[in-house]
Amino acid sequence: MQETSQADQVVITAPHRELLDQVLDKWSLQVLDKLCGRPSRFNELRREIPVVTQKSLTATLRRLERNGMVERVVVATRPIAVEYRITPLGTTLQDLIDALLRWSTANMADVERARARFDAEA
Amino acid sequence: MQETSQADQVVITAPHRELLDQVLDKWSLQVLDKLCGRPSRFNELRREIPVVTQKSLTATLRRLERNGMVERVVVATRPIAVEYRITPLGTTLQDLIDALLRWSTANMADVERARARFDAEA
DNA sequence: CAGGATCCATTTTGATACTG
DNA sequence: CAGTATCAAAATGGATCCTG
Repeated sequence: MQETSQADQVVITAPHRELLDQVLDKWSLQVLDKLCGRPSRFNELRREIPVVTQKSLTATLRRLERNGMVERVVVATRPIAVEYRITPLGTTLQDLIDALLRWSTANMADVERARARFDAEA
Repeated sequence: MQETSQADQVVITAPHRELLDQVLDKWSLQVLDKLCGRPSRFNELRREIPVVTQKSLTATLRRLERNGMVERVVVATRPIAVEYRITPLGTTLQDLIDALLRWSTANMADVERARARFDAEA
């Protein structure tokens, strides 16, 4: 086992920055988090993620689909049903998202103290 | 050793989403990545991060400072010198950022294939 | 149900100029 | 050097209406 916590000259180039931006933004994080649990329908996601508009949710799902993170499955019923599910590529992100949430949970108190201190100065 | 890859009912609440948004956005990721390596001056960061405007860099540094991720050290020379350095709280993010970069590096090829496929349909 | 199209308000960003 | 101030431009977000 080698140490992997040091950045072995990993650099944030434009393509990496762009990908992370498209996958870690406000809505994508929440959509991926939901879909890692189980597949969901469009309006189901809309109800569970407060409070995303249909426009933003559509845009987010399209971008995640384009990047290969989610799959759009159309069921030809009447009316139409569309299921969104995480892809194998998308699941590679799951541990990272969990790690981000754990980090946020573990450090939220410190962050709030820092904010209070900062706001008290001014 | 317990498994930690499953989300033990960790949920993205508004405060967590807000914090992650403020710390993982386009410019913050790059600033933190630089500062994890070594402290830097304002214009140094500006030169190394292509291509951030002075306005966006100022806003990013202020926000990171407010959240306790970076420290702003003013050296009273003439002209003034300001050094930004990562805080202990900020370093807790380092492994996560490294992990994000490694994920991006490892999966970029698959992502590009997915994009090509998506764009080819239309 | 799952969106597409449109219009408008609010944010965010960019470019420039200026300052202690 | 390390910013602040200002104005214009561009991206984003919300609200509403419409459709297969």
